[in-house]
Amino acid sequence: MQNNNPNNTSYNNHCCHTHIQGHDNKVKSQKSCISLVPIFNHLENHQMEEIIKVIKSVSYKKGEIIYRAGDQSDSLYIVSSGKIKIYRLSESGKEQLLHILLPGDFTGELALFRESVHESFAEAMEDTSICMITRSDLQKFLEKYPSIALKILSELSGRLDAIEKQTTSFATNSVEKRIADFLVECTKNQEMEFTLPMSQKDLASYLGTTPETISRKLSSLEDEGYIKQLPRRRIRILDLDGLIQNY
Amino acid sequence: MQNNNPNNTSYNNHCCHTHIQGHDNKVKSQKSCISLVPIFNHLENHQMEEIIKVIKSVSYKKGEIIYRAGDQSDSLYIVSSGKIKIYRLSESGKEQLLHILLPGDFTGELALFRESVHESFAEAMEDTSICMITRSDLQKFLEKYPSIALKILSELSGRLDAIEKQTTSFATNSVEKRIADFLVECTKNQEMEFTLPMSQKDLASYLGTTPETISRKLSSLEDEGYIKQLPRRRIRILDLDGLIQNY
DNA sequence: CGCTGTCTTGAAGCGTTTCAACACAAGTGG
DNA sequence: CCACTTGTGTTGAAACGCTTCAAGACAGCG
Repeated sequence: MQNNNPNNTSYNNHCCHTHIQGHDNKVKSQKSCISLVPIFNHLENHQMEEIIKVIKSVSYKKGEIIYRAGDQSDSLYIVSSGKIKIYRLSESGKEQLLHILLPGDFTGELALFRESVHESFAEAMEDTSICMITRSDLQKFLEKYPSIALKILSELSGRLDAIEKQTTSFATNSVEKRIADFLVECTKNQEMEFTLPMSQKDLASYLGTTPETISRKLSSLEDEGYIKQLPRRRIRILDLDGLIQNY
Repeated sequence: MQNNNPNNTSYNNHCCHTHIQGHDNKVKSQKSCISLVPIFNHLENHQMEEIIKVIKSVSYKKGEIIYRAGDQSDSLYIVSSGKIKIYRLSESGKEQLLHILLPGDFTGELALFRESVHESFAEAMEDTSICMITRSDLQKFLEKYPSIALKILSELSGRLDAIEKQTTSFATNSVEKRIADFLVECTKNQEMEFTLPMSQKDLASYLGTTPETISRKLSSLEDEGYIKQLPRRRIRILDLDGLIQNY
């Protein structure tokens, strides 16, 4: 229960992360995968070993689909290295980006704990390797080590909070405000200068607008002196307080 | 794990429920409160008894606030009878209705499993009684009966799914489509004629629009022959397939 | 180097909001 | 029980924010 440390089991902030995973990607063992995720890394070494025995490691190339809405599933997926985008399609066929998973994040919980089919799509944004643990294996460990269940509960409540916040933002804020919020969010773990974590096209999909509007709003924020756009998707925040207050 | 029955641990559909809770509200014991909720009602009788010993029952009058954003919390709240609305305020002060809890639903999980303060508001929409179980008591039971954790995991994943769907709807659909979807959803458990589960003002807040727009769109749906508006917030669906297909 | 996808910019159009005024219903107190 | 008050729903007209379409500039990748 406890655990009020937001870093502990939280989703990585999708925004503007430093690419921790380095050139030693291929060196990474399955062990690192388990020790990486907050839901398992509090366990004793021998307990982790036990889990490592049953996990399966799979690699995906950039652009490959890991699962689709409607796919049967019985595994939890943990990102070991790389970057995965999770999105939904509305009935009209429009894509909406829900989140970007970074190393240590997991997905597949819906299929695990409720339905047996996915409701969303998962696609590798770059070459990515993931660890999989099957439903029945996970269930064994949940019963054996109830602390894992508590970690997952904490993680899911956190996601619930995050997405409720996002829904409220969609329902009550202008596109301009949502973009400003996103930029402010990007400065949370980082410096005042950072690389946008995704293309403007994806950002548009994430914020529920169009690439044209993203481009225009970024330009107008630049005109007003709040930010400076640099090459290679880099952005420098010039007036953070102004950004926060005026939008 | 198992449990693919969507009815089992799902949020009550907010929409258009029959008021099951009758004139015998006051007769309801704390026992009914526990046996009512999917997260506990699979337990043996003697296990439920154990839980009943530690729960606290509280009543609220219509309009009373059960908790506010920022409030400290260490309890899980289970609705025993009545109706509670959960909403958030955006920074700009706009209210967004997130869901309506009916008997058997619970809330407070965020404060329980993660932060210690609420991010949303809970307000009694009518005279309501709830059962509370404290964090430390709940934790004991989670360890003693891991199946409870699995039920809660299932419930939370289901909510995650529902709210992701809602977010996608905000991001990709017109207001008209969202209203049409809502009406279609209302017919899921009910007849083709039902009472709107909330005022148009609240519905507007729930769907991220204004009361004026709700009123106009309902009128235009009526003009086009899809629905008929009746007194006392009742609606009759005349052409369900049309509603589904044309929006 | 050239191709393909991403970003930019303009102009027109549309859906939704906003404000205001009024009708109507529900709840309260004399 | 009616009059009064308060809140909810309706309707119109104007304004606004965002999308759409189209065309061109630019960057990244094979």
